[in-house]
Order: sequence, then C-alpha cells, then structure tokens
Amino acid sequence: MEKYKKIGIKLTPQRLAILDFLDGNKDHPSAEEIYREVSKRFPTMSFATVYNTLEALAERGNILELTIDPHKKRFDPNTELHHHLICTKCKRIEDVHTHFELAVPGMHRKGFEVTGNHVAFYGICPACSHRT
Amino acid sequence: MEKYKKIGIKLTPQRLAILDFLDGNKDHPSAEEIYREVSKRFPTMSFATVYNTLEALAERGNILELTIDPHKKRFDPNTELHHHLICTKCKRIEDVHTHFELAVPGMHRKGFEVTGNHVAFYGICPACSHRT
DNA sequence: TGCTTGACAAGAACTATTCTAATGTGATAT
DNA sequence: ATATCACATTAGAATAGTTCTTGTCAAGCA
Ligand SMILES: [Mn+2]
Ligand SMILES: [Mn+2]
Ligand SMILES: [Zn+2]
Ligand SMILES: [Zn+2]
Repeated sequence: MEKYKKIGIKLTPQRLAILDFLDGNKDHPSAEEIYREVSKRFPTMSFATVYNTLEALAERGNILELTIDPHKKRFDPNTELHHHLICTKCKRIEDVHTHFELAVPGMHRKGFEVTGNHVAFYGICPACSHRT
Repeated sequence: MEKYKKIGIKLTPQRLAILDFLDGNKDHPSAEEIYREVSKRFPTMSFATVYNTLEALAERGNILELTIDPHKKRFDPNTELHHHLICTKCKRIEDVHTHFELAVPGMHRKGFEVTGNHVAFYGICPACSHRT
C-alpha cells in the first residue's frame, strides 16, 4: 500500500501484512496475537520479524507500546493522544478519547521535564460481570 | 512489630524484614530490589518468599502492584490514592499526590463498571537530563 | 557483476515471574 | 511434652514474554 511509504522502513510482504493487521485495529493486540494472525497468511513468519517490525514502528512513532497490561506489552496503532479503560479480569482494552487537563503541580515535579501522560481506567467489562 | 499484626498473615522473620524494607519506602522497588536488600540480613532468603509475601500483601490491599515500568512489576507500600511520574530513561518513579477529577464519559464506557484510575506522567528526571 | 544493506527465519538466550516438591517451624490439641 | 496441622520457606524447575545471534537471502547500487 502507498499509505505506508512515509513510515520510512523497507516494505516487505511480511511487514505489509503486519501493517494491514494493525491498520485501524482497536483491540490493542499483543505481539503474540499479531503473530498468530499474520502467520496465517505467512506460515513461515518468525516471531523475530514481528518484534523487529513493532520496534521499528514504535521508534518512528507509528504505533505505541502500552504498559498497562501487567502480563505483556500491547500495541496501539492509534497514536492520537488518548486514554484507556481496561477490564481487570480479561484485560480487554477500550479507548477513551477524552481530553483531560492534567498537570503535575510544581511541588511534585521534582525537577522532571514532563513530556506526557496517560490515564488508565480500571473496571469490569460487561462480558466479565455477567459470568459471575 | 505490632503494627503489622492487623495485616492478617503469619509474621515470620523474613516477612518482617520485607515489611520493614517496604515501610515508608518511596522508591517503588521491584521484587529483585527487595530481594537484594532483604537477603543481606537473611542470606538464605528465597525469591519465592519475596513473591509469595508480595502476593499476600497485595491480595490484602497492603501494597499496590504498579504496571507502569515496562520491564517489571514495581511495588508501592503507599496505598493511598495517588499518581506517578516516571523517568522514561532510568525508570525512577516519583509520587504525585494530587487529586484529579476523572470520569469516563458514557459514550466511551462501553458498559464497563469503572472501579478506579491511575495517571502515569512521563518525563525525564534531572539526573538523566544532565548526563546528555 | 560484485558490494552493501537491511530483512528474514530459527532458535538460543535472557529476564521476570510462577510453580513444584521437599523440608522446616510455630501454634494448637492431646 | 508430643503429635498434629497449617503454613512458610527453600531451591530449583518451569513458563512466558522478549531480545539476541547467526546464517541466509534479496534488492538496490557502483
Ligand atoms: Mn488505544
Ligand atoms: Mn507511589
Ligand atoms: Zn472483561
Ligand atoms: Zn532518570
């Protein structure tokens, strides 16, 4: 696809498949989920390729690495500033596209140069609250 | 110490050492840091004991497990509602004791029952910004 | 054509964490 | 005091997620 050109990495079939899987994906998939899906089309796909590609994309700001699921990294192709709501049972992650006015008061800033913030909301999703 | 009685777990020398190390600790230590420090006094200390104790404490709400450092869990003996500022270079974590009024707008709530939230501020600490 | 660069696959290595099995210990019951 | 029981502790194995290493290959270029 032409729309991936500007990323600045060499586009290979494997990478296009990864990019297509990520494009518009709102599930915040893990490396394993990406691997599972993409290796359907490319059965020789290696895990290393998934990680290498994700790292290259993250470095260039095309995806975000989320540190919100305690068991693994999850990746977000939506790099707009937004926040997340995570189900503490099944780890499903939903977007929260709301802007909050957040600033660290000087007394707590400890001389840090603050570059960003992220709000993690925790809760129980409907599916998890139904099955007791 | 008597002040640990109400936690409701059997107090052993190893556990007391862990509790003493955590008590008032503002460094958000990892399991490894706790192990390193406590095993100075108890050289036969096992990693399993550290994890078992941390799990027991977390279950009872006496410490928090922080999912904010991408490489490992960090533990916080301060269970008051507060937020954190993390240096993206050295992973130093500082407390931000400020109350923010945060709510997930209904349109993004997706039927979740929201139980809590946590703000992660990212930045560069003075030490890291000095050494280029 | 031969060189250079980067991507790929496979698997080893590594790190953090959890699990297992054997042993120890302290409290309680006899 | 002794037996019993419920947990704690230990060492190490096992697991999961991620990163590293090595050999191979293909595309772009001199
Ligand atoms: Mn998102
Ligand atoms: Mn804290
Ligand atoms: Zn759920
Ligand atoms: Zn720092």
